Order: sequence, then structure tokens, then C-alpha cells
Amino acid sequence: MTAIEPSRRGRPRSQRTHEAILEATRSLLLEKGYPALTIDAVAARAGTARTTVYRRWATKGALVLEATAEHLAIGIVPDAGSTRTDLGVALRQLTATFSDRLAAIVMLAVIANLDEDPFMARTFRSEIVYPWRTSAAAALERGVARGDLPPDADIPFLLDVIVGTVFQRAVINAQSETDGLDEAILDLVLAR
Amino acid sequence: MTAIEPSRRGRPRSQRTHEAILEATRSLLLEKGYPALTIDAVAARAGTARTTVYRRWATKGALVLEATAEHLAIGIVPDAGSTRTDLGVALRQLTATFSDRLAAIVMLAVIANLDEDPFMARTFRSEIVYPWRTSAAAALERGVARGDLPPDADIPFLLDVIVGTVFQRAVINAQSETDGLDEAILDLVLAR
DNA sequence: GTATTACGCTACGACACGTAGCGTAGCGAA
DNA sequence: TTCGCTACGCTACGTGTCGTAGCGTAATAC
Repeated sequence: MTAIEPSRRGRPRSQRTHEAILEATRSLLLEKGYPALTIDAVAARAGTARTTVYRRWATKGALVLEATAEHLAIGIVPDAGSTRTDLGVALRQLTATFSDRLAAIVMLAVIANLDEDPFMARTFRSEIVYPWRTSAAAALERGVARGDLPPDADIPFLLDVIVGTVFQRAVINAQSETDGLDEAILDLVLAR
Repeated sequence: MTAIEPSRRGRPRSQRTHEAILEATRSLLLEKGYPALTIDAVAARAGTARTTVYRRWATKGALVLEATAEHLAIGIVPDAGSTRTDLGVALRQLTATFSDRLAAIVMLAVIANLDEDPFMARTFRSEIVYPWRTSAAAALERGVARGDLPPDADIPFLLDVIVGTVFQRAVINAQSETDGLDEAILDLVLAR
């Protein structure tokens, strides 16, 4: 997805090296954070050459996105027929993803490096944010149709409330404690 | 505050140079963003020597915090006797500060560089976040005492809702349009 | 005037960047 | 098996930034 496409002829890339680079990226991200992550350190830890990393990923951002893809995979909000159930799933998806330290590090890097690495931001938005937000908006709209939310409910606003609150607690305040947060937000949005 | 203290004897520091460095820092922050901000570029634009900048600020973070101090000065929430009025002021303080591009850039840098520059984070928290959050919590507690909020209101949670929602819209989504946001959040929190 | 410090300049070693070129290794196809 | 192709590890290069040191000079306090 984010890696440079290899040729189909000739010597194929080593899958073992590929995984070693991604694993080194993850562990270094956790230890040093995104700004201090260097390609040199990744290659050294992966036991490969610096040039090999450059041959496979165009930018540090692309490498990091691939290395943390599973941590960022928030999914989409399902349609199970109940507003509260669907939004409950949405909130658990949010809290689980935002509480993941690797995911939090990468999300902050995406936002803080908008100017420097627009590819990273574009990929993240289109692959992760857009699908989730679209499905979450659909869930809210179904809630309006069912009468669980007022007819004039401001969907984008409610999405900002939901996402912003979880982001604030899990990422900004870095609180691992998110017990009860889901229910509290549900009560607030669905206005009991 | 964040600068290195000069001696009181001998040749004093040039105030003109000081202001030129801070202004160069601000303009470069807006043009390049925090990660791409270099001391070299600041000194060049300020028309001074690179070493002079290093003599006055220990880190890039300290320099940036001083250069943007006025943009980050969110103040504290007053006690005017009315819950809705006080929280309305709090929300305008939030939207005004978070909509400021320089402030947004610096806040993201603070969070994204927690590991690399703990001084920056500590200073920001103690000088900006703590005073505001404490006064905002007090405003909410007065609201509970007055009966404008339920007796079992979760103050830290409500603070995360308020701050998180504004942060999400103004900083993450980078929407300059915050019309009606204040009132919408007030209605949500005060639960009409 | 003299002591003291800030300033501008140059230079240094260190580190990371991204790229190029080399010989070699490993795979697919004829 | 041979041949063609590409990945790989290595070394090296030029660039940019870092933070510091040392110099002579400028500007102030005493």
C-alpha cells in the first residue's frame, strides 16, 4: 500500500527483511517517538542496510504507516439495527484505537507533520478517517430516522464531540483509564 | 520566562535583536511548521548570528514558547455569577486560542514532542493548561452548586467534552468556521 | 578608564539525510 | 544449467543541521 512497488522479474525482496524493518520501526517508535525516529536506527535494529529501507519506502511517513497499519485499523461502524448499540461499537473502536500508544504516536505525527509530509496525511485520511467517519455519520443519521436523535441534530458536530472527547482523554491527557467513558458519551449524545 | 537569564554586569543584550528573533520565529513557524523550523533559518531571518540564538534559549521549544506566548495566553475563566455566562467565556477563550494558527502549531508540537522536549510540555502545562483548567473546573462546580448542572456531574469528563470538541474542530479538522459551536456545546453540556 | 559581558564570525565534530555505484546473491525464465 | 534481471550489503559522497568553542570587537556598568 505505502511501499514502493518492486519489479516482478529478477530477485524478489526478502519477506524476512521486510518484517524485520517494520518491527524495528514499531519498537523504535515506542522508545523514541516519531520525531526522533531515524532511518539509520531502523536499519541498524533490523539488521539490514540503510539503503534497503530507502529502496522500499519513499518517506519515513510511508514506512511508519505500513508498520502500524494494524494498530490504526479502526474499522467502520456497523449497522446492527439499534442506535445505541451501533454508537457503542463506534465508541469502543475509538477508545481501543486511541488508547493504543503506537496509534496515538502516529496520529499525532500525522497532524503535526501536515506541512512536511502531506502524503502521510492524505493516506491516513482516505484510508482510516474517511471510512470510519462516513459510517459513523450514517449510524447517527439512522438514529435521527428512528427518533433516537432530534430531527435537527447536527451530525458533524456530534461526530466532533464523540471523537474529540475520546481523543482528548486518551491521546492528549494520555489516560489509559477509559472505563465508563463510552457510556458517558452515549448518555450525553443520546440525551437520555 | 523561558529564556536563559543574562548577567547583570557587562554589555546588556540587544532588545532589538531579541524581538527580531522572536518575530523571525513566528513567521517561520507559520511558513514551515514546527518540525521544519531550524535555528539557522531563524538567525538568518533575524539578521543575527546563529550563536546568539543559542546563547539566549536552551532549546527550540523554549524559543517557540516565548515567541508565541501572547498567542497561547488563553487566560482563566472568570466568576461572573452566571454558569452559562462563565462557560460562554470559557468557550470563547478556547475557540479564539485554538483557531489561532500559531497557537495550534505550537500546541501540536508540545504534544507530539513529549518525549523529545519534556521542558516544553511541562512549561505549557503549568503556565497555560493548569490555570485555565482549574478555573474552568471551578466554574463547572459553581454550576453544580447552583443547580445548573446535576449534582453527580463528572467535571473532568465535561472538561474533556468541551476542550476535546473545540480542539477537534479547530485544530484537527482545521476549520476556521466556529460559528455556533460555542452555543451548541453549551446546550449540550447544560442539557437544557 | 577598566572590567565585564554580548555580539558576529569562523570552525569543528557529530549525526542524519537521500543518492550513487560497486560487486554479489538469489530468483525466474529460456 | 545457463542467462537475465533485480535485490542486497557495503562504501562513499555532498548537504544540512546540530550544539559548542574560540576569537576579536562592541557596548555597557562601575
